[in-house]
Amino acid sequence: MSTETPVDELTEEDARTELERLADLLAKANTAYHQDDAPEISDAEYDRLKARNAAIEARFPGLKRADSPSDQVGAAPADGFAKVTHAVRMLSLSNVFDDAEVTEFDDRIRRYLGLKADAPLNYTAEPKIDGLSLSLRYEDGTLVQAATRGDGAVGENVTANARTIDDIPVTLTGAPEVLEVRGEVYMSHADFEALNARQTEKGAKTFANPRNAAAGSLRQLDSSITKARPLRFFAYAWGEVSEALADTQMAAIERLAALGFQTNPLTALCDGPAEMQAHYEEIEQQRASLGYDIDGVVYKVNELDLQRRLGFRSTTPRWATAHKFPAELAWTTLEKIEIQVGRTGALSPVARLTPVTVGGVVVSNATLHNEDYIKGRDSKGQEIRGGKDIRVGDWVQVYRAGDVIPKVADVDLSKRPDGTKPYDFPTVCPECGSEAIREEGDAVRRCTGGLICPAQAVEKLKHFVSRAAFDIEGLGAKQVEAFYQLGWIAEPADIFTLKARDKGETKLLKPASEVVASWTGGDGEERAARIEARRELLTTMGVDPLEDFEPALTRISAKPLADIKGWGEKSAENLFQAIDEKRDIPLGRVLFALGIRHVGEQASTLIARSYGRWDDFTRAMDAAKDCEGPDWDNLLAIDGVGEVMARSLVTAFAQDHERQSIDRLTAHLTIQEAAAPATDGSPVAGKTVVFTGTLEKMTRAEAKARAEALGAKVSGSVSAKTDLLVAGPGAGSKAKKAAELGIETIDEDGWLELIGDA
DNA sequence: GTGCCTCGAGTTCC
DNA sequence: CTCGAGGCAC
Repeated sequence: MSTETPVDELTEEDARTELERLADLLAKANTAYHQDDAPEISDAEYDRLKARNAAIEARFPGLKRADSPSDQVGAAPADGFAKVTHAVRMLSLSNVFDDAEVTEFDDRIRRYLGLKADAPLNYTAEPKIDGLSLSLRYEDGTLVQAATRGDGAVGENVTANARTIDDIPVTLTGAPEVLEVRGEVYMSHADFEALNARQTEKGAKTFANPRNAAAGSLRQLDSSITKARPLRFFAYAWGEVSEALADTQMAAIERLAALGFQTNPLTALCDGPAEMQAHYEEIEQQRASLGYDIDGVVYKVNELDLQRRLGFRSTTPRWATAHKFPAELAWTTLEKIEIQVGRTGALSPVARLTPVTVGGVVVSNATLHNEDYIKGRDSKGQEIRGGKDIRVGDWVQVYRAGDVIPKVADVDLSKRPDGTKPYDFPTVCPECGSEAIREEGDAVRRCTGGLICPAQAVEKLKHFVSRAAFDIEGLGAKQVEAFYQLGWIAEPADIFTLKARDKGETKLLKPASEVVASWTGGDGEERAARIEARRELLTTMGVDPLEDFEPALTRISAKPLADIKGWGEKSAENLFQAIDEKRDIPLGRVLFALGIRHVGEQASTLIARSYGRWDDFTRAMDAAKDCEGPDWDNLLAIDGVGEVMARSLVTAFAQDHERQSIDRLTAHLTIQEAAAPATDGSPVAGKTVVFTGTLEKMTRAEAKARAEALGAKVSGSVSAKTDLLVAGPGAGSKAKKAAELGIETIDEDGWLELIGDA
């Protein structure tokens, strides 16, 4: 291994070979360790190989493999599916619900592309199959991998199961060298009924609907079970392809059909919103007789060139949308209203309902949004549902938004029983007794307890270990909750001392369980009394809640993890290893994990890229704490960061208790420096570009998106920081200012040539 | 100041 | 998945 070339000196070709070698080595090491329980290389060597892999990927992002070891937290557990990183993300679709929104969709696309209202623009329209999406990867015409959607970026490898589905060809003739076919796995009504009949016969549990049956069948670990289940597949899209399938969506679908895939016969070409709407109605009429479930119609811009120009928003393509059928409605009794407390302290009312079937699923909980929704007002004080307030005991209408999230939609006043009272929304946190207040213009009421509120503390911890944050294998929401209740972890830093405490390497000081139990234990009257007492303490006696909280900071585990039910020595060991793996972590993830209000995943990435290093970042936060000065201005200058977010950030770092908690955490971490995305060979990476005047070959939005994809920052006004001005005809003051400042100015063609799109 | 467009936060059930 | 609101362009 001593002959390894330093990462900096690798050529692209070397890197490719090296990544392949590392993927292979690490996969073998994983199998040996996890499945055979016989490690072949030392942990240190394993970590070194993994780090080298990551370093090469960072330098050559384009070479990152679909099976990259950096995306795999250990190998597939022997009892699950391996993770697969999609070469091209599997996205979801935006939705429209009526005629007017179909027209809006068309308008938006025309505006983005700069097309006049009468310019021709075609769309495909096809039924939206209610199943689960699957990505099939063919190399040299052979099915090599089938992966579920997962979160869109990483799915599960279900290749063995996909091979048993008749509609999925195992080999293709005349296909591109690399072809990822995407489509929907589903089960027909007839097959679903028959399967449930067989299940009943066997005394096995039946499925609630065809979708669940299909999902359950595809995720069988034993593919012989999948083989016995009559799954089907419609192809409707593609991921990575080594050569273009066609010029249009329609022709691409026809090509997939020619390759041997089933494509939906109701796929049609429409010349605009009117035809789209007509086809939607046609499909809606046939819905009941199709023999399989559909939940709407999907529209896609037909020209693939236009699709490419339109591109993507963060989770959906701009060039497609789903026109959903109206949601199924059901009526039931509202038995109770409960209040949940979220990470930011938001009090959310949840309706407990007499269970009712809505769209094939039994619903017993539904969201009531917020205080005003219950009162029958929206956030602007406008009446909703005719201003009807919702009361416990009411007969309410429920639907599943997007066929997923249950919501209370309406209330039938004629069925209101006698003696109901308007719901009294709590002004005190039901979890910790702190005051719950509503800020001016805010729709939500929030608990002011901060970390002394057990609900907020737990939710913050859950957020900390969530997928986009620390993503610690084996430490999910459930474990965090349990560990919190046990008093083992009360803040993120505690996660990283678990191992030492578990091994008795640090001394037991005071079990936080005592402190925590005093907040969370008990129920009914006892709990109510305790909360009341606590509220008294906090509000009238002027006790500093943080002093009250202090003893919890000396929390420690009272007994080894292995003594707890369900935690063997091996699982404890695995957990500690998973935690150790995350001590080395990218800056953006740390920022997001802190759960600072208004600072989400995207913002964290942008901020991390802007500051690069943790120390530089905290120094800037300190210097900007009074919301003024150059560091404050720099913060606001970050694209996507406004005053609200900036204030939230600096306040979090300026508050003693919060800062101390953060410092305790970072003492356990090696925070990786963040770099701007390596836009290999991009001539405009890191440059600030301003567009002015009339652009003739692309719209402003398009130009901005394209420039940003190439690593440029697009600004609206010319300043000393501007690197390049792209001026079309009619450019005025900006061009003049650029000339004064001596900033390079080019025209639209010059720009296209520069970025290689001429 | 107004009107997009995104992101952030909260949500259920399997 | 949806709603509300932050950020930014017009």
